[in-house]
Amino acid sequence: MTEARPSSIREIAVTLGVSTATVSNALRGKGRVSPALIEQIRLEADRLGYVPDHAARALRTGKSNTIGLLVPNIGQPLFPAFAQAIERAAKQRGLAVLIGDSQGDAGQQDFEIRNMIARGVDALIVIPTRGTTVIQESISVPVAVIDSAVTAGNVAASDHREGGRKIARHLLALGHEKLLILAGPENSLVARERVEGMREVCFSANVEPTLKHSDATFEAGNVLGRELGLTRFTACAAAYDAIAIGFALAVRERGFRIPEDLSLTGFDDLMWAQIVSPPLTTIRQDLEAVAVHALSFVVGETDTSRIFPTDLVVRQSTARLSVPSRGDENAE
Amino acid sequence: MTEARPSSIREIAVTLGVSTATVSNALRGKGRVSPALIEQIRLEADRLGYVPDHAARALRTGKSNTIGLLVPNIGQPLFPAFAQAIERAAKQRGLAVLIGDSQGDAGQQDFEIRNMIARGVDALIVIPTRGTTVIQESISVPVAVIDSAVTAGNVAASDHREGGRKIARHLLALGHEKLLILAGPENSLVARERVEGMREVCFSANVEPTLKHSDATFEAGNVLGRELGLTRFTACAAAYDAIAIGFALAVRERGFRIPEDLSLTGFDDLMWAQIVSPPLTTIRQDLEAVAVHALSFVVGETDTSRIFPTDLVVRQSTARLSVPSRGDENAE
DNA sequence: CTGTTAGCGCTTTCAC
DNA sequence: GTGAAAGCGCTAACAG
Repeated sequence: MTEARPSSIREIAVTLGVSTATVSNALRGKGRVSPALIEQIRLEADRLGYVPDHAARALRTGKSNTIGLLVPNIGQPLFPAFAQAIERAAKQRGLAVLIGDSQGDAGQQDFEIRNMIARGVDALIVIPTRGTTVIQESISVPVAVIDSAVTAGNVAASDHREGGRKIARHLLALGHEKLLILAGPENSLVARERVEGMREVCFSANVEPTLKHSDATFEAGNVLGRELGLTRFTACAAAYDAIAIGFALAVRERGFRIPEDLSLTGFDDLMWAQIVSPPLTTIRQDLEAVAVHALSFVVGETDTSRIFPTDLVVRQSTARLSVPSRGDENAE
Repeated sequence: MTEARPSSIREIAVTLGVSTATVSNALRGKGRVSPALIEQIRLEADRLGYVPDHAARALRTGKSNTIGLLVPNIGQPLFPAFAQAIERAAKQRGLAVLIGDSQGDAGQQDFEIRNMIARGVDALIVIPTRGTTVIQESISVPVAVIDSAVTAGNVAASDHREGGRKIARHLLALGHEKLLILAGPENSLVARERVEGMREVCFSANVEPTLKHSDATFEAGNVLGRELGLTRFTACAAAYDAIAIGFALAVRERGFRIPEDLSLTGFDDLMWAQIVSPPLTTIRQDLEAVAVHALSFVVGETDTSRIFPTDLVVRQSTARLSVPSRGDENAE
């Protein structure tokens, strides 16, 4: 209601009797303008509540100071955390984030990429939907892919494989040799890396784990927990926290105790992992670091891709393999 | 590798020997251009891989076809679901979404609003951070506030109060009269509405519930579940699923059974509510409807604010009050 | 039906 | 140090 139309650089120029070029230069400390004039222009600018017109600047300079972020599904845990980290990093550089959700669909993903470019984003950060590839050669702006070390064109990722190794070593060190791996989706490179890491370690310890694939969801874990024969295993390693948590609930429902009867691990350290019962031993990614690096890459500060270490977070869902014994008053 | 610099409307005009105006008109079905020419221009446009320059169009028309979405904290459940719904609705209208996270901070929120406007968004949808107000008069673009019916300037919201009533009626109908309300943050209007709805119904049934305030988080619920004296209550209604879920885990750890010893309800129907054990009786909001209405409002299709009904989702966390073993028969 | 013309608000040579 | 002028690519009058 208050604003008529926003004031322009010209308005300032006219009221001060200078040229628009000078105003532009003064306001951005660019050209050689006398300190006194700069001050005067600054004052007048505030007085008028001047705000630079973004579209005009973008048209003239060819930069929009906006980046596109494409996630597979913002409704799924972890992606919001990623989005937040990226948004924070972007804000710090004065960049805004245009968000797109490919909704798990390769076609949507392509469409969004094109759309964002048409909208003039300066760069793109994409977390690819499972089983898709981002063909960077066909994209006219810098792209950072965040996925797994083996993904074509990956620029920033956690070391999922080493994370898998850490999990397996942890379980082995606790004496477990009858391992069930809830391996997640077969076509996910991230899941595959995690599982490969686990298996590597198992193999060199002469342990042969059993694999079960499923979606990377709570529900899928729950189904698995209800249906799987469990007596052959003493430990279970899930490729995703969501699977582990769904699994844990179902399994406890059946009367198995975690970790007494079955040790359980997740992967990602979702918010829920630490609060679920028992708190979940899992792998934590450094999302912030990944986000910052991806951004550094697309703004051209670096041209290397990086793989970031992960942390094993030991909580109460894993325990040393115990000789079968009695003794607990835990009614369930 | 392929793109040199994107081709412009002029390039098409020149190669075809027509004017840029005609090309512009043809491409957008705007003016009166002969079908034959339109076809020809279309073809040439594809051939050149023409993509309209967004900044130029925005500068010229004053519309960016972009809306800003401001959420309190995208890391918290429910907001991603909202964001997804809004993004979907926006995409359908050819609008892109610039996302901002106020990180629970009023200052950030103001900053983001200003920033988005400076970036030329056509409209703003804001889910205000707790305890803040959005002074719409000071904003030069249409704003839709999504919060609660009592929020100043609210445009679209779920009927939180009626949701609260539904919960209370459900619990009362099951015979519960010793009620604990986990009321959430004191300064949240949404929480307050939910709780008020519950209390209204209780009062008219001459039931006086006990209130406990806390953050709207899993952790806060967990703490409450560990610390509260519970024997005086037969049912507990939380103002948020997150609180309820955290509470449930802690309380079961103490040996209380849900729903046998204590009925429990949540609010929001997060993904986790249906998978947690036992699945949570809760209230589901129609996020899609809220999102669509907010968007309709900011694009000027409607000028009314709307409050949307919610659904009671009955699952296994609530049960009829079992006949007390100790003497307590206040027959009503 | 189609072309001409005039900018949107800004940055950027290039003169002075 | 400062100003004049030339557009960035597009759309919107208004002519023809």
